Amino acid sequence: MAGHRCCSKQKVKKGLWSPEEDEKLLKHITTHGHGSWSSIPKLAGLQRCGKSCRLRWINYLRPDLRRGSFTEEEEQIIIDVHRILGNRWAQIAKHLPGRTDNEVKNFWNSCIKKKLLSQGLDPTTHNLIPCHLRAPNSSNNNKMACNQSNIPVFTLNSQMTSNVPLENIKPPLLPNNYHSTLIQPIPTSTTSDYNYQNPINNNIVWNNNIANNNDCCQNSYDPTSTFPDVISSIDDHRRPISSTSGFGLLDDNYYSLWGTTNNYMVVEPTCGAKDSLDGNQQQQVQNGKVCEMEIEKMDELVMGIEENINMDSSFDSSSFDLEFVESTLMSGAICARDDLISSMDDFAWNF
DNA sequence: AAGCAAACCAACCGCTCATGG
DNA sequence: GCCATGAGCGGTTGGTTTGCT
Repeated sequence: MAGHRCCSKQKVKKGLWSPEEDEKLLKHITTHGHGSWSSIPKLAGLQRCGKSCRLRWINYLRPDLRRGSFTEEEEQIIIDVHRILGNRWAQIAKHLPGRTDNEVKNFWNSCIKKKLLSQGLDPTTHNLIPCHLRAPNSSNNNKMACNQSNIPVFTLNSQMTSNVPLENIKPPLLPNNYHSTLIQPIPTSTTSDYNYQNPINNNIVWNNNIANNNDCCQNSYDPTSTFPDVISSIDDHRRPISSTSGFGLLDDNYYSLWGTTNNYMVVEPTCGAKDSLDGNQQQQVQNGKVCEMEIEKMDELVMGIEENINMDSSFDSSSFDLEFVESTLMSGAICARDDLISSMDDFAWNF
């Protein structure tokens, strides 16, 4: 490379910035604003490329930058937003005031990525990694993780693990087209037989084998439909939750199960399931009502899911580690407190 | 203390997109 | 419509720091 267009005519310095250079740039921008970046080096008396000046300002000199290591809260936000937006670091960084895209990216690559991998989660899809594809030294040997390969899962984020007033819990933030990932094709005999659409990067949208052989899947796929606003209107029907950790799974009837560790769990049909509901149930969905089920039925449901997702024969149901699933494995849908979610309200709609 | 590898992070590179002539 | 330019973004590189043997 001969250099950037903006600085190809002049000799530019590369590498780390000296304190003197920082001072010059800071002083110039503070006084005059940055204006045209390409003219900055000359005006500020720097032997740097305009692009380099811009980067230095954005990533280091900006006065509103937040210093120090990422908090757990920030980490969770990154994970949650990344699940929806993918590697859109700039978009993700917008939800973390004072953090730069570069910083978020570095943090992701050096820390979060490894953490997810160690939990048996694919950092790209946030789905559980099939056993046979995992690194042999993976620290996670949880059987649930091994056997639920590629099942999209939901989680309540870390803020939910503390006692949060129910009224402050917001529904998962799902973009209009996000339902496509909620349409979980029924796994067939081999893992490779099912795929689903990632609405963000438009990777594999459909698995023909499943689409051709499963009317339910086929019928449930409606790109024009929107995710039913069910969760946001269940307050009247959900008991207060003293311990708000929870989990969700998609079974093959496209039900999203929202569980709590208290006395109740919520079962809500996703859009894909609507067609299979009877009139009364559809009306309930339409009205934003949900079914409440006693927690005793959770085992039955979980076992049903196990069967439906063709669990490995070695799976021992007694080893279903709900606590582990709740606290560690689930990634995905986002719930958050009002005071933490404000800046995220629109993130899912902006891609 | 020395050597090495891993982790971290600032900066660079190349690309896309928007804008204006 | 075409081209030049600038801004912004994501991927990658390479220097520095840290931890381990």
